[in-house]
Amino acid sequence: MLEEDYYLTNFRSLVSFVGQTYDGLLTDDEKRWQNAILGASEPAQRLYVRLISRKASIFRLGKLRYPEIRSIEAAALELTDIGLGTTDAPDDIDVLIKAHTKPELLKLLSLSSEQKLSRAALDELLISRNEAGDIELLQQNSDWFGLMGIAEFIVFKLCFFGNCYQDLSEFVLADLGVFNYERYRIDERSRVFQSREQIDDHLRYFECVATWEQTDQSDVQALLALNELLPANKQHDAHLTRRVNRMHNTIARQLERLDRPSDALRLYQQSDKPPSRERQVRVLLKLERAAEAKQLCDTILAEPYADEEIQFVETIQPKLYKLLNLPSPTKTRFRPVTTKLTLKAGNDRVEFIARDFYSQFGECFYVENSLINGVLGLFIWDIVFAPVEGVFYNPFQSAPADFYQPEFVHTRASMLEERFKELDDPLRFSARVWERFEHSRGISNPLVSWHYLSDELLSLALIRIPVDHWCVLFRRILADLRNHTSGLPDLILFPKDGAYEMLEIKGPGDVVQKNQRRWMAYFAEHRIPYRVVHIRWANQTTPA
DNA sequence: GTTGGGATTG
DNA sequence: GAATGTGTGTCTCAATCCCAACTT
DNA sequence: TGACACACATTCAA
Ligand SMILES: [Mn+2]
Repeated sequence: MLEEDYYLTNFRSLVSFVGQTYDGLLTDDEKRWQNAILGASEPAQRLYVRLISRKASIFRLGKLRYPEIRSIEAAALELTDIGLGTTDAPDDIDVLIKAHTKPELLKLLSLSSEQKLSRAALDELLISRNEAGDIELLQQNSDWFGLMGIAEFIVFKLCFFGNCYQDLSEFVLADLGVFNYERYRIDERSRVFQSREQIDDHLRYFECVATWEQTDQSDVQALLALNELLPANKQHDAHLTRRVNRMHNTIARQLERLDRPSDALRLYQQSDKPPSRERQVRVLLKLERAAEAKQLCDTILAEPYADEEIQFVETIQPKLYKLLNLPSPTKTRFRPVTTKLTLKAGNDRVEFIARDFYSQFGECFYVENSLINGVLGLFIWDIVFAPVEGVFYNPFQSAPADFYQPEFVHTRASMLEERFKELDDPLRFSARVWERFEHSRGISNPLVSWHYLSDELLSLALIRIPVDHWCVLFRRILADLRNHTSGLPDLILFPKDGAYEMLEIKGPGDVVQKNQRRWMAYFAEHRIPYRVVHIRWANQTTPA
């Protein structure tokens, strides 16, 4: 159970923290906003926090029900006085419509023949007929309250969380014990943002996301214009760079679909996030600029940003060399070990049916990425949450800020090196994993999905998988945390007579994915037992 | 009435 | 049968309320 | 609120 004023306490704590920590980076508007809301009476603050946590921003006062606020009208008036709201009725027909229910609209606007229209069709009709009378009737039907200062609060949230998807509910869920975050040390001086420019670039990016969602996906000029709006100076901020580059790639991909290869190529060149260079090669081939495509492929091989890029070059090379009339380098394509299996169809998904089948040979678990990632997470838990400077800003992080950056491993290299020595001793390794499993159960960790880890699974895995296998598996994951934490096989089987085997189940029509293939090549290289199992359904008429 | 998808709440 | 592109469901925190749409 | 894995359609070359 929470305190009665939990939401007010959380809001004040977030705002005060940001006000202190970011004193030099806030605009005058933002400081005014902070002073206004923190200086307001308690009922006014309550109403403001209640409403700013909701999805809408304009409300009909009569529909609000907050028993703990004695007079909602008085609170609304106070907020209006201090510039945090308005009691003016909205002019936007769309807002007016959405604030009413369908029966209300039919009654207020005296519509009867429209009753059989769907809600969406009714909205459409009212917007398109654009009658001043409609607007007036809806405006006069209620007392209104429009929230102001939303943009300022967004900045405060952004500074506190470092992102746009966490909000005040984090406080509640953490207090309720729904979310469990590790109690890492937060460096009081460390801030998400170092400069105002950095904050503004982030805000600009989020505006671009909003614009993107409203942009006509066939409007070439609009897409190009949007691309120009994206922040350009982003070297200082790896998270923003990733997001912006992803957006460059997305827009460029859309330009490809609109048959604008040259434009797409230019946009891809602004990004180095895969699959930017892959797309560039494909576009160059489409433009019949094979020589340049070859050059880019060579660049990729000389300095790949991810395994995915190497794999792409290997698949495209035959076509490329043929176009250029070069002697094709003979590549033997990796073939994963594959078997076929016929099973009786059931209602469950194919992975579960296969798991149940293999259970006759021993213990079989549906684990996908969670087992290997999870054991690594348990093994290096304290290193992940080690107090490295500037990576923990607030109590609601499941990972340090640099977790998916290549520097993560470098920054903690000596700790990891030391920890990996424990893999020389299976008992030492196993003890550390078990200890963390018991000690930190339920706490958020970027590598650990607690839901999939059981005592039975863990004990079999730690007994059956030898330490040198764990070691090579871990090393590949750590080589690229963003890309190598996925693609592991569906099932793991621990046969009755010992050892283990990873099984990738493929239903009819499913094929091995690229990242799965890369893991399998690595398995083969390191003699780690795995198999692809293609399932066919036993002979029976399949319903149409 | 019932159902199902949201938004809201703690 | 590859290779490629694109669409979909699944995680969801859980209980409750509101609203739209469907069933008798 | 994405990231993943899978499903399904289309195209192309052997
Ligand atoms: Mn599978």
